Amino acid sequence: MPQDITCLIVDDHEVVREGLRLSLSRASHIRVVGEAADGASAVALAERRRPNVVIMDVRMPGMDGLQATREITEKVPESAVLLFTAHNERSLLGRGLEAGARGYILKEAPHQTLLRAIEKVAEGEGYVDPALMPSFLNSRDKEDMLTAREREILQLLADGMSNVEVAGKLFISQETVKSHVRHILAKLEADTRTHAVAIALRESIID
Amino acid sequence: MPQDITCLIVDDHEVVREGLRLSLSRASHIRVVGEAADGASAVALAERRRPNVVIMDVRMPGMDGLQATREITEKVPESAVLLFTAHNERSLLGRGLEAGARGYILKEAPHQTLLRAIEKVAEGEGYVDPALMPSFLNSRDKEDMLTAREREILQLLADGMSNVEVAGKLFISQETVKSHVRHILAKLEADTRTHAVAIALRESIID
DNA sequence: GATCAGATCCCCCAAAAGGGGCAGGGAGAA
DNA sequence: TTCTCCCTGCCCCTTTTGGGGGATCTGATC
Repeated sequence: MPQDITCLIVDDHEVVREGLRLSLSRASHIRVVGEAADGASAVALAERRRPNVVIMDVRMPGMDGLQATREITEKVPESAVLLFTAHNERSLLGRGLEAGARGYILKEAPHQTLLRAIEKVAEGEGYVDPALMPSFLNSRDKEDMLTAREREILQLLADGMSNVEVAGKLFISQETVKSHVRHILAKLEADTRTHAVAIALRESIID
Repeated sequence: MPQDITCLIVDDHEVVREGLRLSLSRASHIRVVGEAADGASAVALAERRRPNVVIMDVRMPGMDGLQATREITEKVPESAVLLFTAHNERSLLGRGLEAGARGYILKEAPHQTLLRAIEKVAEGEGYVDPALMPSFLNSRDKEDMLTAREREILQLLADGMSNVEVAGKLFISQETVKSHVRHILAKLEADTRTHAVAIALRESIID
């Protein structure tokens, strides 16, 4: 190994940043070069420090981890983003990889696993937590089958809108909305729109 | 201070436990006497070690933090439970205190605040994160207005059941279900059952 | 240029949901 | 006891939803 792997830590929870710093301090070839508590400062810091790896929480107030990932992979292509998230958000994996993340690891992972993931993505390889593999295709089946328009409509349903209201908001006909809703129900294997919204919220397809 | 405050750490995320351990190691009068990654082992450990304070995450696989809190306050009354959770779960505050927790602090709190909270609850006082105070009455208004029966029905709606299905499941008439649903909508200020379920999921009234 | 997916719109129809009012019975509090 | 809250049930009615069949148009992909 010619030189240290430089890391940027991004998480809105103080305690998680502390835990990461401690875990990483045990690995002599990894150096933490910065910390951020939200997406916007993460992007700014990444541009200045240009770390090898950005360890990024997905859920954050303000700019979320996915948007920050998009901006970092665009502005600082040499930085590899490793998404670091809780296990109930596994369906974010698909969108995370689309956003340009090179790895995805769960917060419950032991720290040896975390170190291996950091090394992998620093070397330019991908890393996905093995625990996610079984549910991967499952939730991808669910989420990716939804088109952008369908997700948009599902989001409005979650705000309590009727088909007519959605139609008004999106400047389309009520019949079109019904069409979309029917497709959403079929794809999510939901019985009713209420069920579909519950599934989507639980899988973090919408929020 | 006559002697150290003994602490038990309960969180399913390795990295959070590490961060807590690090934070607490900086305070000379606090000693960590155990760690658990789920509710069941937390209860078992609390019974054996009888710590002054149990720092407890709310969301955990298996037995959750609220149930673990109930069991610990019953079996080990000398241990004070300090709930330690992420900010999107603030509506759990009400149920947490009902479960017997003596304190509630957010994961994003700086560690000085955490230390103060630990000292407070160890002395037998209560502690609630100041950041929660504004939204406290708000979300309690929402959640507590729902009766147990209404929450039960709301939960079934989230699983996609129709009024008829709910009626069958609960051995009551469909008209009764409609009555309950009407009350739920009014109390949550929701336009549709879908909206109500979305609100309830976001506020962790159901899951 | 043919094919395909996505978005848009239309028809029909049965079922479900929502809104209103009303009322008895039981449990617990004032 | 009286009073109130909750659960239960029923009536009326309108609106919404869900399921089925279509159709056209666009843009991308091959």
